[in-house]
Amino acid sequence: MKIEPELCRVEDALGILVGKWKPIILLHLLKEGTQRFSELKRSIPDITQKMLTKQLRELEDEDIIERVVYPQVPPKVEYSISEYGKSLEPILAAMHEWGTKHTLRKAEKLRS
Amino acid sequence: MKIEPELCRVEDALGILVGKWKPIILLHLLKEGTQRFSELKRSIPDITQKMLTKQLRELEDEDIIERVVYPQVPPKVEYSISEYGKSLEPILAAMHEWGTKHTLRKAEKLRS
DNA sequence: CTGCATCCGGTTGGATACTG
DNA sequence: CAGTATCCAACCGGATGCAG
Repeated sequence: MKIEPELCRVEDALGILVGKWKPIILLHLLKEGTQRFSELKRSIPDITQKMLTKQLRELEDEDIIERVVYPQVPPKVEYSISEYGKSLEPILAAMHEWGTKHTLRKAEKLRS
Repeated sequence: MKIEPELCRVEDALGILVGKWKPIILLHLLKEGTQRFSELKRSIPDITQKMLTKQLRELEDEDIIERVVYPQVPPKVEYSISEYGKSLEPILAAMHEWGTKHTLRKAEKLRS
C-alpha cells in the first residue's frame, strides 16, 4: 500500500466514527437491527439522553443511520443502520479485532 | 459480524488513530520509511513543532512507531513504523478507501 | 535540530432541569 | 417517550518563546 499522504482521506472515515458513543451505537444497531430511542438508551446505561440524541443526529447527518418518526403520542422514533452505513461494518470489524489484540498486548506488557 | 457491543474494542484502535495529524504521520512513515523529525516537519508544512512532537510521542507510547536518538550535536532523531505498527496498515487502507468514496458521495449529493 | 513550557481559544462531553 | 436548553469542566490543538 502506498497511499499518498497528501491525498489522505482517512480523516473522512475517522471523523464519522469519532465520538465517545458512536462505535457502540453502531454496533448495537448492527447487532439488533432497528431500535427505538429508549431501547438504545437502556442498552447503553451510561449515556445521557443529550449525548445519545447528539451522536444519533451526527450519524444521521452523514447518512450512516436512518431515523423514522411515528407521529403519535407518546412519541416513537426508530433508528437503524442505512444501506450506506453498512459499508462501515468491515472497518468496525477490523478495528474491533485489532483493538482486541491490542488490549491483550497491553495486558501482557504490564505483566512483564 | 456480530460483535458484542458490551465488549466493544473499537475504541482501542480508534484512540490510537485519533489526533489531527496521526494518520498523515503514519502514512508518511509507511510510504517513506524512516524519517527524521525535520523531514516529517517539512513533509507536513501546516503542523507545528509542538504538535509533531506530541503526536509522535503518543504513537511511540503505543509502540506504533519507533524513535531512535543519535547522541550528537546537533541532535538527530529518526522515526519509523514499528513491526507492530504495520498491523494498522490494513485499517488505514480501508479507511482511506472508504473515505475516498465518502468524499465523492458527498460531492454528488451537493450537485443534486 | 529537536523538544519543552506557557498561555489561550474552541470544542467535546457530562449534569441537570424542562417540554410537547 | 423523545427530545431541548443551560451551564460547566476537561481536553485538544495552535502560537509563541526558550533550551540543550
